[in-house]
Amino acid sequence: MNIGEIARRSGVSRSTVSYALSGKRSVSEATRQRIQSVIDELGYRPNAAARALKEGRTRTLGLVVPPVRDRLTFMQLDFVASVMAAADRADLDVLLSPAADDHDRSFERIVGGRRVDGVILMEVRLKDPRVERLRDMGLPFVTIGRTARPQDTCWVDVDYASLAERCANHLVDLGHRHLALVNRSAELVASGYGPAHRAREGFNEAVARRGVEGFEFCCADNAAAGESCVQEILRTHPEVTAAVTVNEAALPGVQRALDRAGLEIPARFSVAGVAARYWAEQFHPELTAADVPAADMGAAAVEFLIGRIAEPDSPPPHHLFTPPISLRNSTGPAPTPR
Amino acid sequence: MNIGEIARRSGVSRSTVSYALSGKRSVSEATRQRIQSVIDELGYRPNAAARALKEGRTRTLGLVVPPVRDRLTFMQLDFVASVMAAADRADLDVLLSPAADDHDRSFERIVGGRRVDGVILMEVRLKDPRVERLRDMGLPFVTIGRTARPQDTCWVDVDYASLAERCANHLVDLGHRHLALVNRSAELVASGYGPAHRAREGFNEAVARRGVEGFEFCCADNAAAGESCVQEILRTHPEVTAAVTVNEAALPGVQRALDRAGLEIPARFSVAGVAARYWAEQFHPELTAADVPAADMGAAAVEFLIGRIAEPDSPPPHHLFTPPISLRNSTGPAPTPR
DNA sequence: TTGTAGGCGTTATCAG
DNA sequence: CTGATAACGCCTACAA
Repeated sequence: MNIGEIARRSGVSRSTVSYALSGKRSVSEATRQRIQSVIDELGYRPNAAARALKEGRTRTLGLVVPPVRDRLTFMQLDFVASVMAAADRADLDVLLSPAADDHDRSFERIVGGRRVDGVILMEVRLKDPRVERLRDMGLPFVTIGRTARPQDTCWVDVDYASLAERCANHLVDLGHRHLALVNRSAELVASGYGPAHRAREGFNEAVARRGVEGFEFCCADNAAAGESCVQEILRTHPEVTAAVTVNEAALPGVQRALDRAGLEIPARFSVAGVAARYWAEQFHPELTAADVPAADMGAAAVEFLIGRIAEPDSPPPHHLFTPPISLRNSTGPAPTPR
Repeated sequence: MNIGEIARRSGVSRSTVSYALSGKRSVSEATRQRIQSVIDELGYRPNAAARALKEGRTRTLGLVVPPVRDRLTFMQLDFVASVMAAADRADLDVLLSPAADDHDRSFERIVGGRRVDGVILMEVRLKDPRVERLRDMGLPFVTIGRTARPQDTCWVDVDYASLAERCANHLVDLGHRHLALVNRSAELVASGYGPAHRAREGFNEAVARRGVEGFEFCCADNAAAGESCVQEILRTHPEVTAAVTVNEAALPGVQRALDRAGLEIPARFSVAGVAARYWAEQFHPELTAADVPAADMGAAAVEFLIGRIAEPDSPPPHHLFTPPISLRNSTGPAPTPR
């Protein structure tokens, strides 16, 4: 079923069918309706590949997600969902690529084969070969997170430095003098993952400025790691009475370790952090946390990307999200030593 | 950068470049290497749209996921991840569509525009308009879950009936005489969602055969609903000592409600069910459950789909997964009444 | 208001 | 072993 068939059955030329569909030149109401009824009857839809070839654009966005061996966090999942929703609103399709670097086959297929008009890159690292590749290709892209040189790329990000700092300040205000930071995994830190680095900076900044003690712990993105991380904190630094966490996937384990140690929250131990709202509400009592606005970020990323596809040479916009810290029930005054 | 440019710079014709790349006819080693070096230098990759137009296939699979307003469960997420991994292994791309019915724009774009060679349909309902549409279009597809007439479609599914039945039997064997079923949401049941219907059937079957009492409760897919569902069970049927659950997202709430009611697991209350392994291990104590093999299912679905794309007229294969119930620590002998 | 024709980048058939 | 050429289905400049 192609445009020629529709033209034949409507008794007009192919161009008339095309114009009737696109509205780019006027078509008499009579022929227009005749064409439309043939189209409806046969269920014709223009072939996407032919259209892409002719127009030089695919009406498709690439979404590069972290490789699948690690489960996506809820935050990432919310982000994917909101990108899909925003793309759908703009009548754009989303092609998924699980790629950690620019040599991954799916990345190569999508970028090299020009299967997409633009790319959203999740979990970008401070120095990221995928960014170089996209720039070389001249393919519009938006990163989630900043590279080390953010001034000339288009990005959206969460201000982990300021959020970690504010969480730490909040705990110090409550009288805590010995804080732990539950950061992301050591591998992520080593690979130059921005949020982990910036969370560390913000935490250290607050700790130094307020003159209290702070200890950083890296923790893999799962409950079991969260549990052993907290156990290690309690063992090596029993004086710690509060933790800042930027590792939402570890939260159930953090909870379990504190429960098992008999440390009531917040009476004996306070926790504050950055997390998807889901995890914050899953915590018990609910977690005082900056709720990462993944849905807004996804929508913003798509909007930015559409803008860059339209005007590749315009200055790249970016937006740093600094969501408010929602005061819930997991933080309280430091326990008085007995 | 196109094949003509490569041909020009290599001093050969476009067809020779094409054949050098595909290997579909022999090319002398000398010219082959010359071509390859030009390709490497310029970073040429065939344009996917042109190739799709010419070959009549897109090398892309469509993955229709449940609409994004409801968060994907871990089971669904595992499934998506495994589909992506399997597709990547076969050098196929994955186009995502969040579509609940056949009129959703993204479904229409993907299916109508022939953007994919085949479709994997998640969360299929007993009567599903998307299935009709795909059949009408003659587009190969695999469903996750069965329709009411499964004999002539290709599918993979979990045998919820048998698993619910076996969970119930296990609990009866332990001496429980009053069981509850924590099913999926009432809306899902009303919309003809197969797993919910079949879980009900299996549960009822076991209860009837064993001569014990069983009560079914519908429960939305989230922790809060799980909590109030268990509260309702305890309030309306205090004689219930055990539950079968097929609602993994409700598990944290089930746990919390039992904790708050002071019902120790498994001493005072037993729980068994079907869940992604993640949730089973998240439960405390770990949940006796059939671990849904989402990863295997995703791989099987992709394999089936590739087969159907290759031979659309072959009899449609299907596979019913019946994973073993892993005995963990959430089930025990019925408490003796006091 | 409508029709004709060329070309987007590939692959594959037919000649040589 | 290689080259010219037609087609895939669509859009649009040009012509009527």
